[in-house]
Amino acid sequence: MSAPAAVFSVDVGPGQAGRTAGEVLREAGVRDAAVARVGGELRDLAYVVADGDVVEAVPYGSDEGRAVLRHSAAHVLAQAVQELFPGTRLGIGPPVKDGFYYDFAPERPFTPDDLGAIEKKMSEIVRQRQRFSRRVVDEAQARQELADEPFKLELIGLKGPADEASVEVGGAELTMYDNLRGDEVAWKDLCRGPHLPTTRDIPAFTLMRTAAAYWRGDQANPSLQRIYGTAWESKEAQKAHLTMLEEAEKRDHRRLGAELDLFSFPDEVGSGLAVFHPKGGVVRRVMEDYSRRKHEEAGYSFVNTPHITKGQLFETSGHLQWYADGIYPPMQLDAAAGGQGVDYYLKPMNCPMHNLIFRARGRSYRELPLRLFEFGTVYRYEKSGVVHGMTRARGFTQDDAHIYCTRAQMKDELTSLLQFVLDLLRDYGLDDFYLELSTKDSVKYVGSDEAWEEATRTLEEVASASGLELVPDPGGAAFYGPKISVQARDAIGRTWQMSTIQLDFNLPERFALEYQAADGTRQEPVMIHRALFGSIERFFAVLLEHYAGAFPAWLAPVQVVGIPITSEHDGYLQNVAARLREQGIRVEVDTSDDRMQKKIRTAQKSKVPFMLLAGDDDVSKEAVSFRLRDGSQDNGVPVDEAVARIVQVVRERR
RNA sequence: GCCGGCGUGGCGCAGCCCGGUAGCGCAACCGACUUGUAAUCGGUAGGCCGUCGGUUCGAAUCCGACCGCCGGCCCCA
Repeated sequence: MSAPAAVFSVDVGPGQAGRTAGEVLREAGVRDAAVARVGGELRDLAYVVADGDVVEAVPYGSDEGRAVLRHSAAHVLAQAVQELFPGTRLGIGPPVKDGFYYDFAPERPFTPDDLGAIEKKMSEIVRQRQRFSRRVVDEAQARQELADEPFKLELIGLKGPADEASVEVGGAELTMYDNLRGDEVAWKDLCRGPHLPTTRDIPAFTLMRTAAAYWRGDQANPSLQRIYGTAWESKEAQKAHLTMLEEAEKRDHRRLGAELDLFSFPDEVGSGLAVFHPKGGVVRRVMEDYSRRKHEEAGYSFVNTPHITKGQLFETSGHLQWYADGIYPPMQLDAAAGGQGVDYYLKPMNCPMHNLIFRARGRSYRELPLRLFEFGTVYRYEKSGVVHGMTRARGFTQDDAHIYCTRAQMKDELTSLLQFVLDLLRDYGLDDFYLELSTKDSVKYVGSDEAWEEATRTLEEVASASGLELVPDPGGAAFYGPKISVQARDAIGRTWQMSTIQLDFNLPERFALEYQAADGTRQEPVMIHRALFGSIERFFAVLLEHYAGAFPAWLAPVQVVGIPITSEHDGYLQNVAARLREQGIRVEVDTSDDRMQKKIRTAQKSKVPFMLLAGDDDVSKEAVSFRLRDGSQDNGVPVDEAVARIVQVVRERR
């Protein structure tokens, strides 16, 4: 993200000891330093250096520099809030990705209007050029100074490895930062630092939004009011960030879904439950068709399973014990006759059903690896506050497969699987990936250590062999096995978790899965869960945002729109359209009463890849004129050639 | 689930603070126009103001509950 020009480092020589890090850097000609690194530690520029120290500049635009300036901005925020709303208690205020926040316990929640007033007050504080001044205190002193700040007192008590408190009390000693307006202490906060020299040194900041957050992230704790802001090393950098956010908003799949008439979430159906309109339906079908074809080629067997099941199945799998919260409440059947009745559940996962297919008869080592694939629709009772368009729905369809293989086959299977996954994602237009390897939690796990070790090592080898960046996620595995997940970056640099490849040491045992080996013994198969899209809905949303609605021609709901110059040319274009339709192209001719210019605008807004225009000039030459989405034109193209050109682009999935 | 914001024709919004017969743009429909690369003109129709309840002579407007959406938090098997 950041690109510091160069790292300046200065050796402190005789005669320089006793000066500040800032002075040393300035004398060396360094201008861009938010803070300094001295002996490996980040320090205020006011830090007094010693003979032999090496002082390194930390530029504003570096990740560390940004974190410092954002943290300083958070202090200014807290100061502004306490000036405007005396009696507001402080939580914590760390820098985060792209900004900062500060948590408060105000006497009443903040309103959007408050945000403007707070921002104005912050600007005042910035203009006053208040100095951030560090001071070491002992615990008794800190407790006395913070007697009115119960949350801060709690942090002093923690002062250990508590992560979320690290910006306040992370160091070996307790420190306070005073904001000095001249000699007067305008405000102070318990803080590890470091900070910019003065409030005036914050180059650009703005407040974003308010939100609620639990104290120390725990639902059992009081709820605080959080204010989010962003701050950058320059006005330009901030502007670029805000522009990116606007762009993200424009390509929000919920917005594009409505604008392009792809899908909707009718209130009458329920929260988190999408319906696909004809245009969205086409895109979805094409996505599925291609995936099916690739799965066929890769040796998958296609299965189908019901949406509901008796509870017994999820007793066996364990889902009812562990994940009851995520399952829709049961429908009780057959209770009227006075019997106990039977509970039926909507399935939250497909794997138990697939296990039943595996177990339906004796299995031989000769049929392994057995790969069972299904576009399986599942329902999960997501909490009302987390439902989010198509990326977090309550009903969705997974491109789900379960692979049963021997331990000896595991490595080859995982290797080809990862390749399969990446190739397929690339076919849909995503090409910037990294992998995440989630490994065993130290306490929550089933299966033998030896099995975990072998599986983890295998996953790691397979992942490394792919040549992609591999990010470790220690302790991130589900209790039943380690996994690799594929993260993809989209067109505007956001990352999405796409595919997961997960080993399972739990279900084969719970379902007593076995196959007969060559030596006649019965063995437990290795089970691999894998989904490439994750869910079709979510993948749809990711692609929609990635392409900002302008799907490549092979996926576009309408691939070609014919635009007659006058209504006299309708018939001519209908004939051209018929020829395209014969080739399987999705084409429409706009024969509405609108003028040609308006039709172009309409087609442009619906992001159709090809517009074909025809007027007298084209008709006389047996030709059409192209207009593409980027506004470029290619006029007078013979109809035969135009058809061939479009067909080729679609066939090549461009 | 928690905190805050919001809910007005298909979509985007105004009206709400200061109760008194619901308005604009786009889309739709009808008509005229027949025009070479992002909005032709004119007309028509469409809303029990999310739902239920309360206050009031009278509620889109004030109050409450519920449903839904948005932003975060927690969660994401």
